[in-house]
Amino acid sequence: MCQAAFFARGGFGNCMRLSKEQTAENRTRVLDAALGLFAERGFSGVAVSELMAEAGLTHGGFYNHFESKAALEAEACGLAFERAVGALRKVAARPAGVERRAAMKLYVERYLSEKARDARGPSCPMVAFSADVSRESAEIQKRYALGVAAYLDELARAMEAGRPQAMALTAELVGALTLARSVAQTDKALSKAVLDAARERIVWRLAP
Amino acid sequence: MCQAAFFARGGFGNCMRLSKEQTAENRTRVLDAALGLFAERGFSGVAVSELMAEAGLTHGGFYNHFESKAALEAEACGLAFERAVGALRKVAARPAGVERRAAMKLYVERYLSEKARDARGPSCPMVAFSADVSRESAEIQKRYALGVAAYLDELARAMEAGRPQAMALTAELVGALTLARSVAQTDKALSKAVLDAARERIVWRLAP
DNA sequence: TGTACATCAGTGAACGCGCGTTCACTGATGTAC
DNA sequence: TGTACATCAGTGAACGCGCGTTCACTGATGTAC
Repeated sequence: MCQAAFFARGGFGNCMRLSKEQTAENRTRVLDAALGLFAERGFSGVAVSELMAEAGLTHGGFYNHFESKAALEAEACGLAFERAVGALRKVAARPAGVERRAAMKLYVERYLSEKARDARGPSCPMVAFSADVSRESAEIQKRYALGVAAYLDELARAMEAGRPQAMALTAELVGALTLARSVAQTDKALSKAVLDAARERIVWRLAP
Repeated sequence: MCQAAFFARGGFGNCMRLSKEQTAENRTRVLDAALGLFAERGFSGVAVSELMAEAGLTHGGFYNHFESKAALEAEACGLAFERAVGALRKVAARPAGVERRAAMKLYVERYLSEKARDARGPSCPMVAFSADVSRESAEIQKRYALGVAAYLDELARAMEAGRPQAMALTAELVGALTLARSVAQTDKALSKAVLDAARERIVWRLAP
């Protein structure tokens, strides 16, 4: 934390009025902290002061960067989907010589891995936000719904299939990861079994 | 609300020391309110005072019935799973003459219906609690995990299939309903499309 | 280029609010005689 | 069966805490001359 604070201040101890680059970097740092913490514990489970501390700052300065906590939530939600769609785009635009099925298989195996389940940083925005989003502002709900639509479109492209297929696959992925996470701390074996069962079925269906 | 209060007091206006039956009924009333409200907005989204008001009481009396809000959460979680498993048991023990596939089809169609998505009362405990549960006490997590295991066992029985198949189906159901709910307020068409896509795939697979 | 001053990101105390929980009080019920 | 008293579910004010947000203040940066 001391180290984070050191870098947040540009490595120059207790000074004020940071340079523009330093300010921009601090903003990014807060947004990154938000992505990770929101994914871990949901919007309402993370306090502004905690976010700022994670970024090496104190809570008061938050409102120099964002209008409100809700505004940060909307921005973090949008960014999370951008990253998720970006990952899918790589699957759709696989290098020549890589089979579509092989690329999809890799994506699914990563998505439903124990590593992804236990990762503490940002993860699938649908798994992270689907439960919270219906209690949030219309602004956030709109960003979320647009994100889901973009994700489904890109997944359909990656699958070279229709939107219904993409929706059904997304439901399986999201449901399996959500379930696996929800029991992970209590029943690791059950959690792994859920991941395995979903992965097996999906991968089996991908086979020619 | 006035009416609810009237019944909560046994219909005798402002009197104290209710009969044992009246007390027991009030406890049940609070628990029922909890099931509905928790399913709608999650554990942390419902205040004790709101619960009690829904049951026609004031917040102070809450602790005559439950040790804490967490204790109520645990009990509500257990009860929700009991009901969900009970519904499944009816599918497994279908009357003679009803095909297994027909019974399962009906269950899936109800689970993934717009009506179930929009219902304001209690619904599938996995959809309701999966996101919240990992932030709750170990006690609640344990109840939840036991509930999931019981649900999977009963679903496997209803399907006349193995646990992996039950897990994969549960992931699809939970994922589809969760996704459909999360975009329902913003993009009704997308929400319905997700339900339809998942239902179609599952029902198609059930066909002989 | 050098000087004088306004700017503004960050600090940390403080405010207001809602929530979980406690508590003194009430008075009909249930019990002891 | 009748009487006296303890019990205890419900009430609503109050407490403590955490959280989102505001604010006076700081002082190096960036700008105007």
